Amino acid sequence: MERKVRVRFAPSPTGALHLGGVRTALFNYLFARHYGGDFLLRIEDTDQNRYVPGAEEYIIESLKWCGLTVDEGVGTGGEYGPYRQSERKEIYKQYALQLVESGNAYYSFDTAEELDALRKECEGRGETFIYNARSRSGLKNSLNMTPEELKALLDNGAPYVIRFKMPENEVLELHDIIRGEVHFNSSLLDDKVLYKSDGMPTYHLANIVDDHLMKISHVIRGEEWLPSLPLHVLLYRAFGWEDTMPQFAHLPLILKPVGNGKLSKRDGNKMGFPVFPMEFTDPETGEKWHGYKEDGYFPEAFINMLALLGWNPGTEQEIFSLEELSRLFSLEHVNKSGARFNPDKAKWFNHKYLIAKPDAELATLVLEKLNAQGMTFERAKVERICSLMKERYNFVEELFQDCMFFFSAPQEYNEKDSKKYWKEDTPALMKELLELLKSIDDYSFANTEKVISEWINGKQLGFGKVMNPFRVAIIGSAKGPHMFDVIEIIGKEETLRRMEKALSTLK
RNA sequence: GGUCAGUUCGUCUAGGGGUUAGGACACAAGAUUUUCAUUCUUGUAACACGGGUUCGAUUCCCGUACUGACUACCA
Repeated sequence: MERKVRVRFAPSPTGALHLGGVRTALFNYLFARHYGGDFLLRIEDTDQNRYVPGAEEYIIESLKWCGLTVDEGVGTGGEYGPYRQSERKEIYKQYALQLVESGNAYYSFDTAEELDALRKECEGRGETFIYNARSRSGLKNSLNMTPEELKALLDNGAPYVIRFKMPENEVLELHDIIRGEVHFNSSLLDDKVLYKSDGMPTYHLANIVDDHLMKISHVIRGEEWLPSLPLHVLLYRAFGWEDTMPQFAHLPLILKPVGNGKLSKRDGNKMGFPVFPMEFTDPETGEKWHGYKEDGYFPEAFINMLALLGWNPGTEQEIFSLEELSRLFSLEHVNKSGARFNPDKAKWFNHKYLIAKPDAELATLVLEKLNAQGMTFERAKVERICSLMKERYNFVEELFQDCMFFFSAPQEYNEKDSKKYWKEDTPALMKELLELLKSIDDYSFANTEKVISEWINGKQLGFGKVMNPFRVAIIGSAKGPHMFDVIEIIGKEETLRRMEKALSTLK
């Protein structure tokens, strides 16, 4: 009997959502869409110390920008709410107590300092301290107390945590969709804290309780969670929820472009590429981080790039819409190994999407930028410029900057280019060309090409001899599209004006 | 240190007991071009190592090395 697919993205609001987080969200989203299931957003804000104001809004905005529509959860609502763990506090307490009653958990009164000291001591002897069957009999917990002692402590309001009672020497054979069978021995695991002394659950408890209550069918999360898989499975067992336990899939990590380790938010500002979908300012430090959005990436390109980081369609196709990805996505094609992030390829994806954009759409973006500078230009011509120029660029901003010469006459002439192409005999030649240009009325590409070509051929000159200085005069440098295109777009009046200016400026 | 994962061109990856080990990014060269780009063509470049199993292993098994994650009253 197949269950309805329900997956969740469950970030903790401790800052901006980084690349890895967005990819986890994306894979969950694609999985849900592929099977016609639900994609939930749950906010795991059980750590009050690490809570960053604005982070939750940032997460919601980012998912929205990426086009990952949330079906249920924070910001959307749904029948399994609330979806913010801090608002579910009471629920967790009840379940923690249930585990104590069933003998799967116990009260522990050891302070963090005492345990730290114990850890240090063991380390000194070259051993590892584990709070489990081997050591718990010597520690301050309810397993070593009479019911009266426990009650007294609790009544006095002594701070306590609730720990999971890890079974001894049990080999767990667990299944991960991506990795296959994974084995663990429970004796090496410790009695994890489930319920903290501040009255909040830890991730482990809240996660299992919520996934169960929210009827999650598949848990798709980062590889860093693989070590806690046995604990989680044991929790399902302790609660008696094994029958409806979700299936697990642990995603490979995203690694730094160079050097060792997983990608961190530090890498972005250091190496000049964003690690966050959108700009983020740390409210505490005021530190500002670049975002893909503000850096000029299209969300479709960003998502496409992310999808291929750790997943492949099994074919050689590389460009996919979100719909195609949803159709094609499967966990079977997710890699096991970590993927080094490649900023160059991210740009290439944007380039592909830029080229594929309709000229009308690009023109709108260019016009916006132009208007922002208090300038304007004929829309049809901007569209023409876009179609002429877009193949050269990765970003709209680059295109815009490079096309400024269409919108306004050059303020200066590139020194290298004018030196190279503006020779002694050039002014005379350009004056002649100017006269010719004055005599032409039809500035269409076809016509200017015909008239000017005839003139050049008649003079027995190479095209470059004329076109290069002409280009420098009109554009200010030796780059750009065909000159016949340029003068058609800027028109006769502007062409003549720029020629005259060049003739009077350039020596 | 311990536990658990992972390892195919520089990078992302396809593949999988017999292949000229395929593609993409990057890089290089050539062609086209009025410039700069684009485009096109071509090229350089990989199965971590050692043992098995097998007629045959990059592919399966075992070790080693390396890399990573985890090892908190953080998620």
